[in-house]
Amino acid sequence: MSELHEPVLQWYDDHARELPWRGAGASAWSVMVSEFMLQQTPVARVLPVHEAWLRRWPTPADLAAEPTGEAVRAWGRLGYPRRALRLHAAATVIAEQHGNQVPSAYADLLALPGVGDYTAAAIASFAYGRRHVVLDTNVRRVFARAVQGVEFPSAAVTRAEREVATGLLPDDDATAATWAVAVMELGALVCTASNPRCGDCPLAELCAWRAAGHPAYDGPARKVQTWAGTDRQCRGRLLAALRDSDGPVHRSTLDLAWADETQRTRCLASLVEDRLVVAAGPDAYALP
DNA sequence: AAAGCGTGGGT
DNA sequence: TACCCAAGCTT
Repeated sequence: MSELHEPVLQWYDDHARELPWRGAGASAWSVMVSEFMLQQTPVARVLPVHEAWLRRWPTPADLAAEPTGEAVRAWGRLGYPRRALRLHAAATVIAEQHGNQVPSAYADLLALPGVGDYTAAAIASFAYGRRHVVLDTNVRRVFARAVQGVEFPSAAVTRAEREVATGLLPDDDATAATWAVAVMELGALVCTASNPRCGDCPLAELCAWRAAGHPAYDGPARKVQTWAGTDRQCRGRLLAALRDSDGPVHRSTLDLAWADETQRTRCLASLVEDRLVVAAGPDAYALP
């Protein structure tokens, strides 16, 4: 046992949020849906959509039985709507190849559309209590500070970083699974990217970054996504117009959603290419 | 391996 | 007001 374990586990016991995808009553499917939705989207915005999703589609097969466009529509404004298609595709694989049960093995999870290293480890750990290194942005930041003594982790996961996380993983499955969610929660609530609440941190006395006097980040500039005028914004506008309509949308309506014709045409084509939109006649488009 | 992919709340 | 940034994945 590392000396970091007890303070973090105790803190989690006292401060963990009650979330619908946590706890004994949550199905593995509920956990999986939450993990897809939480990929780059904050908890507060996921909560209502997750609830509606689980009520409408209680199992993977229920979702798989519907057109992909229904998933895109129900995804609402969570952002990155390709995740809705991937969740639908993953549900289809689970329904057809896994007996409608979310797999528990990391390798089976990793093979699903939209599931990468983090999500596979998270589902195996949170839904099934398996022992896995769960490395998300929160965990990486906590370890960067507490262990490595720097404010932020590197852009990409390093070998050393993974070794630190592996070395800190408790030996038994149940404790490892609690540890994983506890470190994540600590990063989400206390060891935040900006304005960390070190006064409330159970690791304050053990934190290398704090011991070093909170040195400022001196690595390469972290990339900031531009937004205004990008294809992402244009695609978002076009897809919103389709979501907001019950049926096919005429080209003239999409023209109103984005003024620049060249960009609008390019983005519409890319949405079709991505299978987020389908042509519905010569001058109309719809959700698939 | 770096860029592309949405959205909205917080500061 | 402009950033910053949030449980990543894919190509």
